Amino acid sequence: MAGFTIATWNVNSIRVRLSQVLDWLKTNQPDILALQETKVIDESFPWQDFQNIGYQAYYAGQKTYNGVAFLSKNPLGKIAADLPNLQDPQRRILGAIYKDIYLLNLYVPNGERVGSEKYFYKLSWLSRIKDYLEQSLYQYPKLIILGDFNIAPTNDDVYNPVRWDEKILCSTPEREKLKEIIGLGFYDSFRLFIQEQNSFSWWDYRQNSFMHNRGLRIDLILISKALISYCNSCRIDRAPRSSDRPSDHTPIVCSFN
DNA sequence: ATGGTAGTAGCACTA
Repeated sequence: MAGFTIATWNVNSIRVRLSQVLDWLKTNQPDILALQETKVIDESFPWQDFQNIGYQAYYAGQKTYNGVAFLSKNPLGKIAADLPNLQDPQRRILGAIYKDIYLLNLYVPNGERVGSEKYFYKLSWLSRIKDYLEQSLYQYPKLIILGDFNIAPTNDDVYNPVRWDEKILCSTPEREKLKEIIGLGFYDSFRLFIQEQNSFSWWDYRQNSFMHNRGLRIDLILISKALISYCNSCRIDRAPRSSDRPSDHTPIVCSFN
């Protein structure tokens, strides 16, 4: 298997962040970048701008909210914007095949607040994803799930665990759902390598959170066991979060032999 | 405990 690099980035509007994403691709040259929160209908996705710099675009969007995409140097196969057992009108999922690897780009529901209607939607959404993955692993033992999970896996992924205790993004039921998914046979690629303490992928726009590094690690690249021996690095690139008009998330980059 | 910022849309909603 020839080496490749894959990344994920919640851009919070592809229209606002277009030049930043183009610059980042030109500098970093990943083979594949998964985007979340593109916030455009498919007719408005700026695919031509990506094609101009050597990336094919695959996307599933809607008006105002959600929206996911893959940008890839090489053509991807078998694009799917929904799951057989989900049928969700919200555009939060994009599946694709790259080589012999199944890629699943996820924008997990935020959940708003523990106990809210959106919270229960988040939990049941995650259950359906888990059921689907359980089936898919037989067909595709090489599987990568990446995206905005809207869950900080452990307190090591939270700047202030006391303040976030049982709050949205950190509550026990959400973390249990994530654990169930990981328990199917996945690994949090970021934790396969030694990392600095207080490494985060999202910082709230308010209260100068980024300046104070008051963040959470909620963007993940999960890889199946069959890919472990190929994975040689995973890092968070904080640079885009320092740009003018940044997304509130920053990219995660994972490399394979 | 509350509200703070940003994007979309052009108000209130979502995050």
